Amino acid sequence: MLIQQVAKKLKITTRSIRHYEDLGIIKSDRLKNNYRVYDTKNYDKLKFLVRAKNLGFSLKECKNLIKLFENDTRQSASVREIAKKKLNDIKLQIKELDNLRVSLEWLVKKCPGNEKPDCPIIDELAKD
Amino acid sequence: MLIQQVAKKLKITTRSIRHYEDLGIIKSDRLKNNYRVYDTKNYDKLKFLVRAKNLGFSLKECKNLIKLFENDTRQSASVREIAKKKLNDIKLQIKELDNLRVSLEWLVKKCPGNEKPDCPIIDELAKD
DNA sequence: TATAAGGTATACCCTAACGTAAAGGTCAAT
DNA sequence: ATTGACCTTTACGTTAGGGTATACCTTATA
Repeated sequence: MLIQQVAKKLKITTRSIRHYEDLGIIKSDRLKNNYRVYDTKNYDKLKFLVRAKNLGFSLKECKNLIKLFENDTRQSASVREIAKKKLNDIKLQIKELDNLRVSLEWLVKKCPGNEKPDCPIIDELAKD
Repeated sequence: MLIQQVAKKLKITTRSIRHYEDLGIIKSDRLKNNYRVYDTKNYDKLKFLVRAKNLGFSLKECKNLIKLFENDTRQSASVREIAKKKLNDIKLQIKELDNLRVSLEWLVKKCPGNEKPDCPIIDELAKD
């Protein structure tokens, strides 16, 4: 498969694919005219990467997951640890965002939103 | 106040303060030796900025909020609109993160996390 | 056969919000 | 006079690509 076809199938841009290759995460073979071609192995590796990304892993983390994916002597504990850490990160992010949500919800509720300048949101940010 | 003291009071780094100045969001006066000094007005403006940041607004959004803060003929509707948009953004982010959380939680639960290579997380990412 | 359209290549600049040096000036105290 | 703790500016690194420019390759049509 050529790059455009791969991109379409995985619903990403060709730019992303080339970027992943630049970072050394995936590889491609080349035709005589230097076009990238993807065999099953390289395609599957990229597919794995895209799925991991969609689960919230950074490219660096994806790289490590791919290493484990390709390592037959891996220990599932290593994989679980990475996933658990990411899970904790995400839980923390959610907590922080939820605090912001509560604060903003309160401010938006209190603000009249009319043509006058008086605004509890501004007051809150400027207070003391 | 000198920059370090301001940074300590607002619990941010001097780097951030200089960065905000580089972006033209805040200003500072200078001593003869070129050190930055902050009078009440500049300090309060920075404090406003820090609070807005802590509420999740980007520097660009903070800049707009400061403009409204300093505009006596503002309409509270303008402020409310910015806050409401941010609130929606945050709600959306939370939703997306929560989907990831559910997926990861399920995978982490299914993975034995032992010394053997078999791992449902890897299987899930590599399937098809 | 010439030309236009469209896919492909490399390569450089841009984003957000700073972190992290590098290299040097200033100030108070020892 | 020297140390150490401030301060200054300049500038590259970070994340995950997007955008744009330039140029080559391939194919279809006039």
